[in-house]
Amino acid sequence: MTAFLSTYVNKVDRKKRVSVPAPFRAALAGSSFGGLIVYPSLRESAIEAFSRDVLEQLNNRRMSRSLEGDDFEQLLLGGGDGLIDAVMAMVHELPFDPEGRVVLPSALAAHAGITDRAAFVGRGNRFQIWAPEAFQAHQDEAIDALRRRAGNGDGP
Amino acid sequence: MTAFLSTYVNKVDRKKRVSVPAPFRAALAGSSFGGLIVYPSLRESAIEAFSRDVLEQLNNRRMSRSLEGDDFEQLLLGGGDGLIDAVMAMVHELPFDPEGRVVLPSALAAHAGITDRAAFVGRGNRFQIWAPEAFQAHQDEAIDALRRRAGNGDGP
DNA sequence: GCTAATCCCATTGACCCCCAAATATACCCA
DNA sequence: TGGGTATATTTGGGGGTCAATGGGATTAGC
Repeated sequence: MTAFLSTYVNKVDRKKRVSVPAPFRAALAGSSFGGLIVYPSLRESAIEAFSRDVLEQLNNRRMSRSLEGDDFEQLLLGGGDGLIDAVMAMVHELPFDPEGRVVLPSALAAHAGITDRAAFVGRGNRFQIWAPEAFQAHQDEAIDALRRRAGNGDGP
Repeated sequence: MTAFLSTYVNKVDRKKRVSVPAPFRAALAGSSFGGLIVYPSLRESAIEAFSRDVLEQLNNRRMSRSLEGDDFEQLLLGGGDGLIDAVMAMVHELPFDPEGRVVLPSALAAHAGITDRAAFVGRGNRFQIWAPEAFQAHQDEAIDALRRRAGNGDGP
């Protein structure tokens, strides 16, 4: 199911609030929690975002993976999945205010270089939040790479 | 259900008191006991924490395991699960004060290297308490490992 | 009677809600 | 097709509420 499409740029006010684009909110509406789950991208200057349901699936994956082992042993001794533990520690839950805005934690805003405007970038089953200029540069470069890879034809 | 998310850093006052983050308190609220169960992590310089209910489950599980294994002797003679026995012996019950704070036993604080600030680290089912600097180092290393593991795929 | 733990209260600051204006989008009718 | 209106979305700000913190008072334990 392709939920998050296209790119929207919204303003960040002096309280660090920013409106989540209405189409994205609609896509999140089915989720149990009225808000987003976010964490800093590990390889880009951006914030990764998805629904609470996806996080639950991640947690379930850990559970099922430890089936043959022992849930409690893992609970007590640790030594579980490094990825999942690391993600749980660095995610933030951003609830919507009545107007459909979220507050960007300053550490995440800094990571993405976001100050007064934020670009919401659809990635299908998830989306990202960028500083508009950084995203523009990243996108230009990505398109260039695609063109080169496509050879000398005139691109997709 | 994924209850413990994100990382919060709170101050430890001169009476060794520290506020448990409100979202974590909310997650513990259903429990029969108004407080936490903690014990020193066996593999890290951190304190492991979870609700009283989880402890009950541990006990029940140990019980049922002994019974179904026909090892009634084990239950009675105590030759059973070394891990659970060990944990039962070293856990502490930390009750909340009216403001939602707990007092860190000095042995545990020492184990984790906690002095004036404590990082509460969500791990999904449970959480940990670290010295902020130690956690930062640990998390950085974990993220590095993830980046290497991800290699050059285009994951998050 | 002294020490230590727990409770009670006050202060600070962050967060969240409500209201209101401005802007953009969709709709309708001539 | 065009103008104009109605609706939804985005944006701004004030104020109340709750969480975190610090200090003093009271109780329990030794």
